[in-house]
Amino acid sequence: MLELAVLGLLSESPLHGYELRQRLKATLGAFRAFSYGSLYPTLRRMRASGWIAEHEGDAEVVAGAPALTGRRGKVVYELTAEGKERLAELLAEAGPSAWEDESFGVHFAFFSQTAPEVRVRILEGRRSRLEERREGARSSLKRASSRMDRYTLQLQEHGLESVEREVRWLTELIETERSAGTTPPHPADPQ
Amino acid sequence: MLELAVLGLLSESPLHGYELRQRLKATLGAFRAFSYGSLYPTLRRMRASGWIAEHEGDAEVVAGAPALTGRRGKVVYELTAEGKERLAELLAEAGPSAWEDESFGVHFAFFSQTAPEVRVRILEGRRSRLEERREGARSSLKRASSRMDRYTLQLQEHGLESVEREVRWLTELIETERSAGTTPPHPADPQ
DNA sequence: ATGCGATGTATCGCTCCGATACATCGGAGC
DNA sequence: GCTCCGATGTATCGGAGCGATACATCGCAT
Repeated sequence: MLELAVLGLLSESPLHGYELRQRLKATLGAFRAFSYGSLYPTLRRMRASGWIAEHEGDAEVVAGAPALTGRRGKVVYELTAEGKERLAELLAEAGPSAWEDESFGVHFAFFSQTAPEVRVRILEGRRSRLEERREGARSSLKRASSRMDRYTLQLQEHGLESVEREVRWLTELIETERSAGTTPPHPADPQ
Repeated sequence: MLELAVLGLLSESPLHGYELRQRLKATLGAFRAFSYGSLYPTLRRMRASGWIAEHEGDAEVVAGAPALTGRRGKVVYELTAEGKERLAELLAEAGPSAWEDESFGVHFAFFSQTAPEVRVRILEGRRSRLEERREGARSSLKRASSRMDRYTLQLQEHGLESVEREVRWLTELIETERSAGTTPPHPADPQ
């Protein structure tokens, strides 16, 4: 997952670790954080795989500053050609690995780089996944709500409403996606 | 986390692994799953710590069924005295470890076994946590929404609304909690 | 009888998190 | 000028939890 996120972000511009983390937080928001404890090892792994290259991006020593103090410069990462291929490959995936809880947000965040058919497939996959969960929650509530204590019940209901809300959201997105795909060569940017 | 969930469930009745997993799904619903890959190791660990004891619970031989075949019986776990103490200890915790994303649901699910003051502290802690996140999301939206593509924007907005929704939910719960407390000629305690 | 889905216990490799460590930089306040 | 502090910046370690997988039994439908 982190791999996709990193590839996606670096495809916009080269970044160093810290910036990457900031962008991750800003882009994925509430859905996923990704700590340095996974970021740095992932960058290392991706470098070893050849998806990214690092270059000493210290830059800005301005003029004469000798920098004799072995100050460590920022390590800036950028996509390699293989990395771009890898990104395309990951963005083309339209299976469960794209619509499960942990991964959906990341895939969605890079939808503008994703093929329209793939977008719809992922949105629909995500929706069915949530519909299953919704039905499970509903029948669980019907079956056992009398045996549940107040708090368990509250938790179940809140969870169910969250799922219902997300299903509605997805349905809207799918409709937008469909109508944008078929009708207009001229996107007057609805909404 | 799993440890608390297991202790909480076993405090209601002894269960074997498979049942435990079912109850976990039913109780925590959408919030948390917990796979066997963590359940069994956790049970082992808890057994080693002395919180739980396992007893050969083949049970259900109904009437005369001999069951001579060395069939492996279910392994039924039950709380020990130390386990009950441990549960009480965990339920009394009212710090960040109780209101972070991963843990809040589990703590909430066992609120009926939790002291009323602790319940309120946890709900409030959770709410401030989410309020921070909400402010972060809001300022991020204000600051950068023009630079975001359509999908990133959608994701941010959906995330923000989810957080706002959960804050409202928590506020209701806190109010209910306070008014149910019947003890409160003494609100005191700002923050 | 045969196979199939639910029940049941268990492990392995992996990703990711939280805590921690350490170093530099720019500015605020003394 | 000096010192502290929070933001920037890179990095590791231990542990929790997940998904896949394996294997065996049970009851039921075909």
